[in-house]
Amino acid sequence: MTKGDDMSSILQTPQTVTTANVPVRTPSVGTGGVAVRGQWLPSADQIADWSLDARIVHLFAEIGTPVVVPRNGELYAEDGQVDNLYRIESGVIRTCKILNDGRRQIDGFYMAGDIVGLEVGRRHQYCAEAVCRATLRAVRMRTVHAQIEAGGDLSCALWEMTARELLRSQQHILLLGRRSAQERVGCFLLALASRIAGRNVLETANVLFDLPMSRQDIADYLGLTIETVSRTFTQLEAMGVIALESARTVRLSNRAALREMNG
Amino acid sequence: MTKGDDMSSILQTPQTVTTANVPVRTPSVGTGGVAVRGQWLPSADQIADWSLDARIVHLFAEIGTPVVVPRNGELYAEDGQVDNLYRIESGVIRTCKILNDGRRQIDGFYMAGDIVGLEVGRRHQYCAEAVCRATLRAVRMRTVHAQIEAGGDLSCALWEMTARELLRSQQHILLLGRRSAQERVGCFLLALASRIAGRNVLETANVLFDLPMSRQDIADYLGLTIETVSRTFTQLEAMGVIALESARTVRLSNRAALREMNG
DNA sequence: CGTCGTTTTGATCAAATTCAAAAAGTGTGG
DNA sequence: CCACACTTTTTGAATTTGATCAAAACGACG
Repeated sequence: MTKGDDMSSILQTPQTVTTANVPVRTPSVGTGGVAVRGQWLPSADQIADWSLDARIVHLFAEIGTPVVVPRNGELYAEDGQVDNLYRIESGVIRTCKILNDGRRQIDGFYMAGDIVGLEVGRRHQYCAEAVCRATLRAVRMRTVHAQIEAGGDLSCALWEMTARELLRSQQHILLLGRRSAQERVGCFLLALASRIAGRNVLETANVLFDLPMSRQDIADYLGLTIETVSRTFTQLEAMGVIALESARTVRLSNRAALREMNG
Repeated sequence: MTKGDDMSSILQTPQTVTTANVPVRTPSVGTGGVAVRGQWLPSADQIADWSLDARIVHLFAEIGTPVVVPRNGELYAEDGQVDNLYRIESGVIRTCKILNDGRRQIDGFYMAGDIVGLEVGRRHQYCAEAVCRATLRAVRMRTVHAQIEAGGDLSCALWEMTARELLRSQQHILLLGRRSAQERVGCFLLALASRIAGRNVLETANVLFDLPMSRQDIADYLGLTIETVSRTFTQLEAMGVIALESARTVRLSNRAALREMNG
């Protein structure tokens, strides 16, 4: 692993509030429970600014209004007015663009603790939908902007969030531009596992986790077709790299092989 | 054109200093001449903050130290320390990632007036090289950070720059994930033309412009091979969409067709 | 148990890659 | 100015990867 690695940024890293890995989040997807501290340590390479994170988390907890989006429901539309910033409490959100002939490209999947809807322009550049029923908290953008004006260097935190999104996008570009179907699926599974199961799990025993999204969603994220994704799962299973307990339940049996795919 | 359009953001828009189209830049690539005002109007959809732009341009003009990078020379390496922010005065810079087996993905091309090297983390996530001899001005990141601390809401400008990069990346993801070779090349040419010749030219007569980069660079940007890029140029020429005065000189003969490719 | 949506598998097809070589450009030195 | 070496671009033929079309298997749910 020398170049082009850092799988973790392909999907959301454990937290997206700033470049520091934020220690406040719900324990697992779907519980919507109380935030738990200290699950990840900020890497030395990242700017740690806990007070800002705490402030953002606090902002949503205090003045955020609850929003519930049903499975496949739309949080906001492409070209829609940017008026809220959301923090996910449970469930999974996908952001995507759709070409006028129906081709769809999923930009990213967002999970509990992640912030979605952050954009600088006035209109959303992509739409956001729920992969599965999601609960969120919304804060008006004008409130956020007011906070910025009020001097607290919240803008710095927003910048870092945007920068993190940019890193993720750049990894995605490399994946889509230069990786084979097998590598794409491998990278995706490894990144998703570290997001769902926690980074620490990657060093321990075989990880077992559920895929919250359909094969179609995975295909549209990886720039493949649903059939190719399905076949690739089968191939990886035949190679002994993964084991499919069910279509939506994956065990990573050979993480070394997966990490190798990262090139 | 309803969704997934805005070709212009695939490559650099005329200016990347903020979301506003900045009116200060050199007249054309390679001259390194004096900046000219008022070439583009900021679109209504973008946040115009001229004073910030002006401040950034001024910063580079006043305290920036000149840097010259020869053709194919490296401005900075992937994983290299982030210590400077650069503004291009002439020439073209590419940013790219390289997989350990040599596969390369170009993230973007940057031209006169663009800012390169902006990253939030401590280490560069990609390398930057000169497509052709480039002259730049460098400002130390610590100076930039000092400016931020000093209260001027420069961080807001940096945020907007990062956000603009993010938009570009998202367009690139759609291109790599869901577009055919022909569409990729078409989108690329249209975007490059509007970047080089100016947005206004897109509404007027047939645009004629030079490609500063090789077929290999284009291939690595579009996630294709050099042969496919070459064949696609030939196809587009046969279709009457473009005309190749020489390998590096392109005329867009049918911009409607190109714009249609944008879906 | 039957229906509906999702996933898998099979057969065929097409787009893009690979390997190979020719053609066109560029620059250098005689 | 031409000859030569070298790089870039184009073209051709064969191959491969992933897409498409079609249908079967599977799972959830009323």
